[in-house]
Formats: sequence, structure tokens, C-alpha cells
Amino acid sequence: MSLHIYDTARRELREFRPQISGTASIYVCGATVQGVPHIGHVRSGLNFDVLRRWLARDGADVRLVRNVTDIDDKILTKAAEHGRPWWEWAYSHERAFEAAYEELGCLPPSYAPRATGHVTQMVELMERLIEKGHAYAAQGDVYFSVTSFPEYGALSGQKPDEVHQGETAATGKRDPRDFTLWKAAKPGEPSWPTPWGAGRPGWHLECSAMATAYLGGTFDIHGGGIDLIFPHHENEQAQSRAAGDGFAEYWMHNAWVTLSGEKMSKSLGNTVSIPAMLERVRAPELRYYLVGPHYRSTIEYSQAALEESVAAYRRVESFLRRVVERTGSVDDRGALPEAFVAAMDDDLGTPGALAAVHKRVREGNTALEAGDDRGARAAAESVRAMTALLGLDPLSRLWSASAAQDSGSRQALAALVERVLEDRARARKEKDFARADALRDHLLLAGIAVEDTPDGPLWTLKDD
RNA sequence: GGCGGAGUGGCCGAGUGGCUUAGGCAAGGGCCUGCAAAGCCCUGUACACGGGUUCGAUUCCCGUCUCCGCCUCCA
Repeated sequence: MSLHIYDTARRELREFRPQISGTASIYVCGATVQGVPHIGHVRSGLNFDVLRRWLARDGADVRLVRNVTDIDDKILTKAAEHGRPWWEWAYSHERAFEAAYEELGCLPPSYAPRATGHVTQMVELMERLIEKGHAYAAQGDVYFSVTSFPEYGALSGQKPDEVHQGETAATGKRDPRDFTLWKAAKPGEPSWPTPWGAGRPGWHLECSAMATAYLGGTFDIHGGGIDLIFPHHENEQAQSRAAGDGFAEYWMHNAWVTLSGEKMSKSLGNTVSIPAMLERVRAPELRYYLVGPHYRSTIEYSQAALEESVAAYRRVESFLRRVVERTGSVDDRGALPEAFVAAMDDDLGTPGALAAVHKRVREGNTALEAGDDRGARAAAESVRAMTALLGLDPLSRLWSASAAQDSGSRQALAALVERVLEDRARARKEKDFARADALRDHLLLAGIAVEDTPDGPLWTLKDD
């Protein structure tokens, strides 16, 4: 079967058929850059990175646009609290997000547009909406008229009558259900000129404007976190469709990372930031943890579960290392097992995909055990091919970049360790096991673990 | 109140109308090893509760309980 994805709008699994075959256009709601990224934020980026890799595997031209919301109430208030210019506050956090995505192996998006750079497109969209009677200006604010658009609520299943757009200070609303497209400037706040006076963007407008600017009036997939379904995505869809655009064909939403059963959020103070996480585990290990469960399942964060992922990832990693040690470098163009493809095609079933990876690892280990180097290499190539599609290939250059940096000290270390291992080999040959073990313990104390393999001792730096 | 999601073996986490022992981690036994580690083989306890449909339900339906999310900013 071909790729099927769960479409939030229709609440069913649908075969993915891009508008233009051989291409895919994806818009993902990125971050409001008001704080440091935590593992929940990054889960979204990771999930859509996996989607994009899967779509691109047979050469499809995938366009992924992930926006940056760099102007909003919180950015203004937080910057003010810290006595910093709002644009500096936003940009510094934007860089923190970029760094987090990159460290965790997300391929860069095709483009990462900022809200503040697209006011022209927003004004244009508002003009179209006002012209068609779906929006109106009042005292410098611009509102979307929910009652003018009968389809409103189609995406989220909300009934307009049950909905209260809780936006405050919306004095000029004709109907409490209407939502704000544009906010009139307040003294001291940044603003941009429009035909209705100076002001700044409301939250929803930017995404419609930017998605359309880069991907066209109708595009394939719109993604984001599950909390965005209402009101954000509902409003995006309403304003775009009311303006006459087709907008997204498929909607995909990823679930949360929770902590003690609660959603991770800054207001609860229960966030786990990426920089803090990466002091404890390596980037691919964290990625394994976040990508392993299905993207629509909640991940209840726990240290124990994270450590299990670390162990599982290392099993894959050490298998590949062993094969390389024994037979030389392994490429990443191996065959994809059917089970892997089937799992991925079924709404990005990463749990099943990882099961297929582990199955191949076991087969490869068995081959290694039997001295079947060809079989081991075939398995290793397959494992690399699969893990690469998940962004988890342990041998990827992505993860060795930092190791390469200190290659000088690494070489020096290697020379010293090799020398000790020679002594140990001699001791073992002479059956002086007390001395051999003492040497091994000595290395272990220095953080170097030694394992004896059929091909000789293998030493690794323990990163705990 | 409205909308949506979840309760699976010691733990994490998939899945299916009857034989998937999913996979991983942990545990026990074995093989291998000077030892250790790694690896391989084998083993166990499951499907919240109560009804119903069915030849048969963990999987479908109804109800109950519990938990979570959205409806205000949020990945």
C-alpha cells in the first residue's frame, strides 16, 4: 500500500495523493519564539522531519515550510520584563530553536518565514476578506466574521454557537465569536502601516498568508501540535477558504509530551529544555525516544523510559560498529524490509518500523556470530537505510560532527589506550589475568570501557 | 456544558475478530567467554470493569469507572 495518513479534518486514514505527483508541499506551524525550546516543541519538528524524509525517499520534491512567529503578546511582555528589545528577544529564541532542531537531526526546512516579514501578504489577504464581506475593520482592528462563513467549525468539530473566542480587549467585535485578524497599535508597541491604521498581526493571519505565499493557495499537508486544531487551525482554514483559497488538503497533528500526566508548558513550570536534555543523553538517543512512539500517542516523559531508549539505540549502534570493525565501512543503501515500509506507510508507524530495525539487527548479530560477514553486512546496510529514514542512523555524519571536532585529542587518547591494551593482551597471553583485569579496571576508571570481541578488544568512551 | 483522545504483560510501547509470543528495557535459565561486557537461544505474567453481538473478542457495540487534551496563549 502507499502512504496513508490520518487526516484530522476528516478523522480518518486517507491515502496521500499530492496535488502534483512527485512533489509534496507541507506547512508546519513552528514556534512562537518567546522562550527556550523544550522536548515537546521539538517533538513536532521531529515528527514532520520523519514525514518529510519518508516522502522524499523515492526522490519526491518535498517543500517544507515551517514558520517562525516572531511577534505576539508574550514576546512583547517577556521582552519588556527582561528589559530587552522585542526583536532581540524573538531572534535569540529563534536561534535556540534552530539549534535544537539541527542538533536533533532535523533537515532544514525549505524555508522558515517570519511573521514580521509578511505584513504585505497579510494586508492583501485582509483586503480580499473585507471585499468579500468576511471581515471588517473597527477602530483599527480587523476581525473575521465567523457567521459569514457557514463552514466554520468543520476542521475541529466545534459548533460556532458553543465557541467563545476569548480574545480580550476586542472592543469592536460585532459578534463575540469573531476572531481578530489584525490588532490596532497601542502606544509603545511595534506596528506596521495598513489601510486601516497602524497595527500588528493577529496570530492566525500570518500562517494563512505565509503558507499561501510559498506553497500556493492549495497545498498538500498542514501540520502542527494537537492543541492548534482549535482555534488556530480552524481560523486559518476559515480565513483562507473564505478568501477563496483551497488551503490544506490534509491536516496532521502530533500529540504531547507530558510530565506527570500533565502537558508540558511554561506556565506549569514543568518543561524539560533541550539544552538540559542534551547534557544527559546524546542527540540521537533523545531523538530515538521522541520518534519511537507513534506521533499521535502521548509520550509521558520519564527518566526510566528515556534510558530504555538510550539502551535500545545503543543496541543498534553497537551492532553497526561491530560490523564496521569487522568488515569495513558500511553504506546506507540497503534494502528496506517490507514490514518497515508497511509500517511507515500506515500513518508513519514508527513503532513498527523500529521493530523491523531490531529484527534486522538481531539477524545481523546472528550472522556475525556465525562468521557470516556477507550476511552481517547486508543486515547492516539495511539497518542504516531504515534508520536514515528516521533520522536515526548511528553512522550518519550528522552525529559524528562533534566527535570530529576534537579528533586531535581523540588520536592522542587512542595512542595511549592502544598501548595499555597491548600490555593487557600480553598479560592475557601469559595468563596473568590479575594484571589484565587491573589494566582494564584502570581504563574503566578513566571512563573507557573495554570489550573483548573475536576481532580483538574494542574500547569506547563511556559518556556518563 | 461542547469537542476529542487514552486505559495492554515488571516497565516503555505497538497491534489484531480466532496462531502478531510486535519491538525494546528489565528478570530467570542456557550457549559463548580466563573473567567481564556484548551477542545468540529459551522462558513468564496482558489486554480497566460490567453487559451485548458472534461459533469465537483484547480487538465490534452499549454502559460504568479512571486519566488526559482542546474550547484563553501553547508543539
